[in-house]
Amino acid sequence: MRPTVNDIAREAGVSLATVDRVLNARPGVRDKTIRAVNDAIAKLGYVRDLSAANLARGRRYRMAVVLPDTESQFVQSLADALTDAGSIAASARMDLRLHRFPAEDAHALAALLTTLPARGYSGVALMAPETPVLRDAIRTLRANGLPVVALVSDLPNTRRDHFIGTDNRAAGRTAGVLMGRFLGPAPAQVLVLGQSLLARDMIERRRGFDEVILRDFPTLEVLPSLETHGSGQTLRQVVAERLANAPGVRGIYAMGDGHLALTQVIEEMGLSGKLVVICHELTPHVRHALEGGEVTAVITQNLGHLARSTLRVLRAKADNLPLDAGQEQIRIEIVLRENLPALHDSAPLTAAELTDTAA
Amino acid sequence: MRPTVNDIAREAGVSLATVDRVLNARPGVRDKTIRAVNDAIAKLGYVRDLSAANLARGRRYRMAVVLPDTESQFVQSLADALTDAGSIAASARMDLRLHRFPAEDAHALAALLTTLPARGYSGVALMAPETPVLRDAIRTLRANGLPVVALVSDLPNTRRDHFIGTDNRAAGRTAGVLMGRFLGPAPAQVLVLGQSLLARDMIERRRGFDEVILRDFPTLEVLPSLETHGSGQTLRQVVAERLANAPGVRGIYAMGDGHLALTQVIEEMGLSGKLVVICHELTPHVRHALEGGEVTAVITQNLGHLARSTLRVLRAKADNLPLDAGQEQIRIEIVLRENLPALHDSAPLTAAELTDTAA
DNA sequence: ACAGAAATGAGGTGCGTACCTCAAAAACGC
DNA sequence: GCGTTTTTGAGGTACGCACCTCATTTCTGT
Repeated sequence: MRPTVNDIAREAGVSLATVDRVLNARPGVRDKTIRAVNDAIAKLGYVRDLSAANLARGRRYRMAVVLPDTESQFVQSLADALTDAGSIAASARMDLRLHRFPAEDAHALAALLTTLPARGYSGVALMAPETPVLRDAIRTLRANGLPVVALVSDLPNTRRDHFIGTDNRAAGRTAGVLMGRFLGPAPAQVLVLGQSLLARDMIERRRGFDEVILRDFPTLEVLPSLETHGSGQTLRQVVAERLANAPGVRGIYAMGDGHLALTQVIEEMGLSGKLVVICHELTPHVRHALEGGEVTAVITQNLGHLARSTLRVLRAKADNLPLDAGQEQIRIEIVLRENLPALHDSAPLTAAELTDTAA
Repeated sequence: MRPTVNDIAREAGVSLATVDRVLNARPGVRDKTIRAVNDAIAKLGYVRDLSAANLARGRRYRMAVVLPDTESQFVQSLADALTDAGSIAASARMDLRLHRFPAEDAHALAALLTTLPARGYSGVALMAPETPVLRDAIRTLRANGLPVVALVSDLPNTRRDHFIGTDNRAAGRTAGVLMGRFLGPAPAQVLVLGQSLLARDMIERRRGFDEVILRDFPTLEVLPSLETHGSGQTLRQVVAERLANAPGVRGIYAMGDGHLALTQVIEEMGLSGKLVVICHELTPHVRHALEGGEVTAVITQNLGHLARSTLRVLRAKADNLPLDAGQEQIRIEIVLRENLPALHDSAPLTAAELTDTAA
């Protein structure tokens, strides 16, 4: 049998109450006694039973996840992944609530955030562009004791507790190497597309991309970034025009997500497989484009991991516990047609199917 | 407050005992009553509290992980990852025990396996080559009610319950595309190395690799596989000789893991960065070789995920619960110098730092 | 309608921990 | 050595569920 608190008490020659005081860092215990208890813990190899601890604590964690109301497949997939993870976490005393805010309206976002503390939340995960209003709102949240976690795009100048997402500069560098190596030594031009060239993640990706191309692939010429503002219409026009007028273009780097229009143009112009096309985020239609040859490689992050990590981090922060940095790191994944992960329909889970293995 | 079993009983108009019978699939309840209870569960949105359930059940899971006693960094890293995951899972009522067997001795392995049921285990994860003796041993284990999970290398002709690892054929294909695209259209030769050409994973990787090269990169000539038997000595000799005699060799595909000798030869011959070198498994020295340029790309699997997945699967099988296929899928990861994940020292966790978030 | 079988109810115990109260003992300052 | 403060002990309750027993009710078939 595993040792319990009672065994510790006996071994240390103290009462259960004292063991409890030590275990839960309550005041009023002499250092000497604390040491005796810790020695007993070490000697017996005691490990707190979390099932019992959580049960006794009776605490519930209500967490808010705040996403822009963008209709992109990426945000939608992210929302789905979070909902999935949340439904599983429900059996571990967590309630995850999704909130959306108007994508371009920083004030609406701030207004939303300020209502959260009063609504009983104990943590917030947030995907949003950094603005002064947002910085203030985050400061207020943290002053209220709510941990704030940045999602996908970092908010480094706020005092957020943690960032969950990939290193976008490294992601850009990765795109750069792939582009360079796939195109080979012959001179060529590369088109770069981005939704908004002001967003932090776009800027970082572009910087990483350029860094590598300049250093390692001098025969490539990277054309100035084209801004699409998320509009498929604009994207189609711009890309069609450039491809028609610049015969030297052999590669396209799409820095953002949501490339339906892009792959359509490529296919319509009969260029599938003839260009090196690299983009981000493995959404359903990017997946399809990868299979069809319109897209060559995708730089992506595993949204399932990201969602689960979000929950773990929020919870750890709420409990003021340290994190396992290795597990919470979101990797930059490279997906080609050949290593496309099989698609599993994420069947809704029933209560009976849930497990709470800590792993 | 979340609904509890008592709420279900009240809502369904039955007693607690009946709710319990339904929830735990005990016999002696009419279909009509079962339906009434399930309706109440659905209506109230009841979710079983696993902390409480596990506590009440008081069940412990003792799992065996059986690995070859190979001294390769890969197996060592795998063992470490499993130990880590196991120490966390300890607070969720799981004991993970590692066992090693002499790598080439199928009978010793079988002998080890047969002792497990008597030793109170409720599941086995196993990394081993498939042999007739092993097939029998696995059959016996399963007849004893122990779920058996194949690790890293599949055992498809045994009746194992599950396989945890990557699709090696797809991994080989991935290596193939990278090799082909990185080398470009000019004619070239590719050297292929493998520890043992009989191991299933090696065969599958080779098949996938050839498949892609033949189909998509006709200008490449893949030389016959060279067997190294895991000996650094042999590897050095063979590679040095081939590279000296075959000036057309511009790529090397190392199908196995443990490439210290390989990277040394490459460096010694002044070929760092001049060859396209692709290998498997991101072990510490492969990492180093990637940074140094001796290795171009690594096809790998995330051992942390693999270890955690192993625990979840073993536990689910022991409880006869279904799996979340999406979460348990081990992805084929491509690692270049540019997306090399940062190294986090996996600090040993103390009891206080553990959480049991289901996610 | 009746015996026998099947289904259900009532109630209790225990899992390991958190958290509380009140009393008793020990350490402390002067 | 006194009073005061600090530390410790003893004991209880609660968390939500699993699992058990025994009595009682409700269905079967005939």
